[in-house]
Amino acid sequence: MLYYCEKVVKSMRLTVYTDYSLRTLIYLGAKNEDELTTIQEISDAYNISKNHLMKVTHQLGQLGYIETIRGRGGGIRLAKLPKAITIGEVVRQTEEDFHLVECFDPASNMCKIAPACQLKGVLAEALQAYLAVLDRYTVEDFLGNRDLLMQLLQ
Amino acid sequence: MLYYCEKVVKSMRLTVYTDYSLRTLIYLGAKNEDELTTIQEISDAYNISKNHLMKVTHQLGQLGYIETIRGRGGGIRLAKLPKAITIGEVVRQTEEDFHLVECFDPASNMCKIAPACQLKGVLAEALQAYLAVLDRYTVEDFLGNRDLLMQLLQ
DNA sequence: GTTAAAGATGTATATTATATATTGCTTTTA
DNA sequence: TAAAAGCAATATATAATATACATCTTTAAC
Repeated sequence: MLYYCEKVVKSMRLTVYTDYSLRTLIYLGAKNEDELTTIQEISDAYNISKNHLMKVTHQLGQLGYIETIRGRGGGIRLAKLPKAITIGEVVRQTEEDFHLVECFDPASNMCKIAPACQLKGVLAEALQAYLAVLDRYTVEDFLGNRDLLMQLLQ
Repeated sequence: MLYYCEKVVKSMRLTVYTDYSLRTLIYLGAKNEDELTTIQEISDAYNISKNHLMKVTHQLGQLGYIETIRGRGGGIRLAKLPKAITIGEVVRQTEEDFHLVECFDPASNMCKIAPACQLKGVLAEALQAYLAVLDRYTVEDFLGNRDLLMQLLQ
């Protein structure tokens, strides 16, 4: 592990935002179809911030992954079958800005060798390989041990 | 692009630290073998912080990629042939903590479903695919247009 | 042997990104 | 009409990252 200024450098991470998005989809996938779940219930189950989760579910709704029903007795549920929700697609949409290094964004690039540098292309190729793996899985693939999942979430 | 609290979420990025490490290796690779280069020269060429670059070169020295010669008339140069320096290896060493999500680190994991969740394995698989691509390239692969590179760095 | 150039090292600060909290909405149904 | 639920914007806190600063040590030229 690289220690830098006595602090640990952590990189290539997904945001907690994406993490929560995936967790929410798994939670809803483990529930019976059509059954409504409140944001409160999910935040209690995972013991995470309800306010933050609210932003996450709102976006999942906008993206069409879940259906959100407002008002008393409302809640959320999957808007698609678990097998129709690809992990790669979710990750691409919840964190779309994959600017691995400075030169990925022409607007902010300051690196002089950018016109001649082939590093960008190689990193882009690596990123595609990463996402290609995630494209091979759907939410359904994570529901194999559904009973254990629900038990852990009590 | 996901706007979150009116700020852009940027993820999966390499640190500037790794970026500078790769740029330094490319710079040194483009130079004639044995020729010494000062940190000042590289920081001038790329127009980046000399102090930061100093930490970068120090670590590259520790890892055996470059030779650092202190004192007047000193400088740095590659300690290996460009074709012997694999990009994947450099990236792994300059940012070793690939904790893509919380549960990658058992010490800090708080997610209840971790024992049953298969997401971790899938993300790890995707990360391997990413690094595997970088393992296919060496510094030499980036020196094809060496003349243009050196010209851009004037 | 002194001086200047060069890297080494530790610490402090600034900046940015990210996560969470707060507040006050709107919608809906009991 | 009140309470439950999601919506939305903003503010704050935390953490990670980048950079700056200060003081070393090493080495070669003079």
